[in-house]
Amino acid sequence: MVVEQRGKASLRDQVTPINLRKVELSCKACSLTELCLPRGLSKDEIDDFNLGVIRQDPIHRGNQLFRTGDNFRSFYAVKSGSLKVHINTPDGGEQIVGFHMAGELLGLDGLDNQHHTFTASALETTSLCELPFNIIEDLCKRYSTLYQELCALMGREIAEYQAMLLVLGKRSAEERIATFLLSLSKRFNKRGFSGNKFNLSMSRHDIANYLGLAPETVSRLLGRLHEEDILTVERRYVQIHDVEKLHEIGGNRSDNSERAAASFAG
Amino acid sequence: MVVEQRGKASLRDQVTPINLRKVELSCKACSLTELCLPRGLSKDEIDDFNLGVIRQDPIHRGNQLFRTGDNFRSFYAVKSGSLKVHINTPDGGEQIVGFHMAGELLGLDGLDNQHHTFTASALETTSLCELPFNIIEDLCKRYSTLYQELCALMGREIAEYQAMLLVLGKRSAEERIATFLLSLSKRFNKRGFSGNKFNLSMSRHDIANYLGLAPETVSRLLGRLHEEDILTVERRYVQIHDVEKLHEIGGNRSDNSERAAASFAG
DNA sequence: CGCAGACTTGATTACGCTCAATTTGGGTGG
DNA sequence: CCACCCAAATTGAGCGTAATCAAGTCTGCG
Repeated sequence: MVVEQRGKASLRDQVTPINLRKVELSCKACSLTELCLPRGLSKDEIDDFNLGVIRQDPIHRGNQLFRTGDNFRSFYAVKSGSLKVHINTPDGGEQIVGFHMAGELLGLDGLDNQHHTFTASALETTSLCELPFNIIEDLCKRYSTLYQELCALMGREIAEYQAMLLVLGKRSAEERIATFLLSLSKRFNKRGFSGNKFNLSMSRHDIANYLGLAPETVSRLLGRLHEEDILTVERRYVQIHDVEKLHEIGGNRSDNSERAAASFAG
Repeated sequence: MVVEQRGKASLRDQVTPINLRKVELSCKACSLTELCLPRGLSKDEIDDFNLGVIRQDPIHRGNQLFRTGDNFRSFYAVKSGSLKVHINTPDGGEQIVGFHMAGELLGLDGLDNQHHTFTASALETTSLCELPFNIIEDLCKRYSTLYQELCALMGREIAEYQAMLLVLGKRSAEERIATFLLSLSKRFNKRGFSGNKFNLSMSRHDIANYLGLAPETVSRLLGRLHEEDILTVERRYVQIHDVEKLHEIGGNRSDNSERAAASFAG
């Protein structure tokens, strides 16, 4: 068996107690307000929201924020860094169901039965805000904007998973890679970073796992995209040169089940 | 729950306006109360809830409940029958992202941006309750039980999609079919029907589309399971003989290091 | 009775996995 | 500073699963 997860990883995977020491930084001052949950609240309302937020010291690569089965207490907003969300199987394997970058919320998977379905592990040094659910719940009753925002957020999460279903169900390996890179690019863009040049915080192994491919395939296809001058990959550093072509490759090709050829008639 | 389908598909696929004539049936009298949104409400609260529900005449096979881009107004609870939720691509193709059976809610995909991401089409004659979102929203403020139920529902939907990601990302064709059948079986069971004998309301084509396979593969694998006496398939009628073995095939195999556990849905 | 659509079955092809051998780069210690 | 080690990534060869292409069968219905 393979299990290269072992080794150093087994040490990193240990849970470290989260340090709850407050860091001096208010929601109002946070650069991610526009992306985060309090989006749409008035200044006073944000102050109110702010009181409920627990700010944590950064967690380091491999540390776990919560694990499958943990009691669900809080959402978490990523301030910086990134995490992967996954299931660990008893035998040491894992299945990654998503990555969360700065400005993104996680922990919604606990809403179902008050326990987390998944495990969240930091891919790099990562800062988070903890948003206790009981507080969010209270605030929702007072501020319907917040309630709507939360609903929208869940709706968006659902829509994203459904989109991913599409990718995994119908797309070729090359299309998956392209779609994945475009998704990252878009997300980096959204929070003010370059969408054309960025570092992948996850390994090829993680990408492959997430996309339902073998790591070798990921490597090969990245190589091919590089050869075709669509992008440049140097280890974790990616530069996208031809977004258009990448879009074409990963893009919204009609599915193959209906053999209907795309009509030119508008 | 038999409802054989017949008629001409080309005619059936047309959209018919939904008839909103109220049918005399209260939530309290409904056999699905225990599965539906008002679950957990007191009798009086259910009465209150009941007032907001719009009951519709059944819709027929191929009719669409809502379409991609439609304004989001309501959730829908399936009273009987079933629907598929899918995206239509411009050229006539489609991607199915889920099936909804009696006792299940749909329409959550509209929460994101007040428009439906997906189209919902009846697979057979199907009765529904419409739950206008603004009314649900109001009720949520008054009855925190309902609010929690709604959150749990969304959480469950998210968890289900994530589970499906797993299936599509990592499972072989045979594992997908087995998992699919088991999921149906479980859902039939949950609402009091036999989980061992049931009719598929969807075509092989739909199953294939949903599972990311070719229709031929679905057919072949069902045939194989039949040969191996694990089940009997006669067109749409399925009898499962050996649930255990089916579980083995689709389920949590531990002999393969990277295979992840698929069904954890409680 | 014959047609249409859904389904099944068979033959062939190809995409991506597996196995295996290197290469690269980061980290560590001499 | 270099040698060494280990993990991550790349590259190559061969294979297997499921898609594709192509008949052929079954069923309901006009």
